[in-house]
Amino acid sequence: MIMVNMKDVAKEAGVSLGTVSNYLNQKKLKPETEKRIKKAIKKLHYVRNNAARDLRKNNSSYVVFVLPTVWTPFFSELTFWIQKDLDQIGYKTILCLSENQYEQEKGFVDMAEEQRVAGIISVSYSNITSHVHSGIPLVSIEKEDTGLFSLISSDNYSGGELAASELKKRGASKYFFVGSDNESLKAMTARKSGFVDFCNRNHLEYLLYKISSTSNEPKFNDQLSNVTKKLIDYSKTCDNLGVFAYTDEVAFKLYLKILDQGIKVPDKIQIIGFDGWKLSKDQSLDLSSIRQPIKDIAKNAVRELDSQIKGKSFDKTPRIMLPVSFYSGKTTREVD
Amino acid sequence: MIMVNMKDVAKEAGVSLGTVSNYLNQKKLKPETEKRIKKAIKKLHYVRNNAARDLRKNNSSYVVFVLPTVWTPFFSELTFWIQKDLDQIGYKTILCLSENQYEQEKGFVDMAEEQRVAGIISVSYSNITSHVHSGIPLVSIEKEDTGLFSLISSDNYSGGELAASELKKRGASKYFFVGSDNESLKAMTARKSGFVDFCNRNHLEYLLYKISSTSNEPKFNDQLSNVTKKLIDYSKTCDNLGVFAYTDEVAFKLYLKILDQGIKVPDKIQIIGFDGWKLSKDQSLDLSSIRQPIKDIAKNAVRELDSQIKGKSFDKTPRIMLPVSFYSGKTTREVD
DNA sequence: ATGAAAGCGCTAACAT
DNA sequence: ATGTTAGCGCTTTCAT
Repeated sequence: MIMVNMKDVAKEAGVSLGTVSNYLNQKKLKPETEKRIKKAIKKLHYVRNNAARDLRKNNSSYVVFVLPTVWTPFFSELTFWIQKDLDQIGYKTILCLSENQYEQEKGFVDMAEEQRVAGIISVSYSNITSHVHSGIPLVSIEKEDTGLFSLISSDNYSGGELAASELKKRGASKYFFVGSDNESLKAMTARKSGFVDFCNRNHLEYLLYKISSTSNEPKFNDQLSNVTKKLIDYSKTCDNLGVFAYTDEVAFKLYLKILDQGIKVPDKIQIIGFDGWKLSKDQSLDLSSIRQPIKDIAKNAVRELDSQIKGKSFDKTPRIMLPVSFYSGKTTREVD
Repeated sequence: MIMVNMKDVAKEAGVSLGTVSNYLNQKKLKPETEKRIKKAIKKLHYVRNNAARDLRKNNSSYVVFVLPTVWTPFFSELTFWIQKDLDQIGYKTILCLSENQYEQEKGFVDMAEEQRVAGIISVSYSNITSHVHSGIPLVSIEKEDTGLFSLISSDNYSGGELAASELKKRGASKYFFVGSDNESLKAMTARKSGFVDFCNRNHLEYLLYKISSTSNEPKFNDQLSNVTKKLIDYSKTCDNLGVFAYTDEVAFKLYLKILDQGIKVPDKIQIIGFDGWKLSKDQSLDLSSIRQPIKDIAKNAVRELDSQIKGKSFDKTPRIMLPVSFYSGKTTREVD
């Protein structure tokens, strides 16, 4: 497959190489020559080689986006917006799925450096980012705060408070937190803390149910069945339980299990999840949930990266924390 | 940000540029020089510029992946596997989300040509692919068959048959198809035809319920409520209805609506969807469904593209149709 | 085994 | 307004 280049076009149009370049870069030239070049380009089906162009100009319009997976409602929405926002300002998205493997993440970062990409956006729970030596602009999303890079996250702590508060508004008589005991994820711990602190401040009775991480399915499933059983027991003696699950995944599974036992939701038990999962752009799960501002997270990450690339970022390592909101679905009651 | 290049390394190591190149390309050289180069690289933090390398070698390791969105269980799973499979054999995935906009798709294809990418994988319902002149290798997934490019799809017709057959196995007494009346999507029509043909062949009584496309949410929702009402009416006079929804999205919504009305699933009504949606790698929706072999679709698309790139594809425009399978979730009964 | 030099397709500075 | 040329960072042929 032989590729036609600027030289071919120049020859065909009977002008010099530089003139063709000027034409392609919107420089003013004599209408006559312009016409000839245009014709030559069409005749030869010339397409400019951007790889060569970028090399010469020493820039790149690629951005590497590293995240654990895209196969989850949260990550697929995030990826959707990141791609949209990057595309809007002329960047191409290189999708890199790490499955939380350090070696993979490292591989992607190395690749980013070899390709001389314009920047990196990363959602990582290891601190792979410290592996970047080359000074490539980097923005981190919802990661542990190392203080070394820009960081965009949502306000998990307030989300926990908000969940408790919304349950209180709806007259919950007893409060339950269901979440993992994995202390390594600060974001998850913050959700719990917010919930617990609100309960304490307002003298609300609460219980904490620990479950293991969702990836270990059989164990997770057993524990969830257990929690369901306990909740149903409680629901016999006291009406209107308020449950806060630390992710929508847990909330959703819990919801189905409770329904399965013939218990009415939200009549007997109200459930609030965390994330605001939507199956697609216009299809929500109808679960009541603390919604993360995913669209805003993406917008901020991209804007921040772009300023770094353009070198117009005043603060090199800003921390941006975005507010969450309550989505009222059908697993909570109407508020009076 | 000044970048160190091979010349710098050569100078530092006291060897020539070409020798450094040889070293980086695993050519054999004197252990002594090798050591010096290694040291220089480490000292200067040299990272090879792959963009330049690709230019010189006139190749590229980028693959453009064009699809409507990633924000849907089906597409997010597909994207997951495509990225994995491409990565495995050394390609980088450029993610391009078109939202079914022709202009967007065209833009991405133009970009692909300008960047001189190695190939394109596309899920498109327009025939944008005819826009590719440059001879870039292209593989199409689940698209209308133009006969011009490689095509990977799953066997929608057999899926329709399979749905009816599984309902029959489970003793359904009356059969219902719920799906869009959009005739432009061949894949969707095939699902219906398979279902209908099986019913006819086996003298099963069936009804077709048409609903509008899911993106028009209010209308879609009304129509679905309507269907639900009719189904529930039927369920009063006859037990064990068998419903085949042409996508999991519809099946799922229907399921929740029916549950909401206090009707037991699968006791009174059995539901089978299409797609085999999973919320994440290890989290299914537990909906009975005709599962598309998404992982295989990805594997085949990538393998096919790779052979085209490497020029070892015998058949330039193969059609590969992959078999679907039945996933038994909790919206159908146990089979006796 | 290593060095010197040409050239991938382009841009940009300089010359005309 | 257009042509000429150097060079982005690399690979590769051809000498040595």
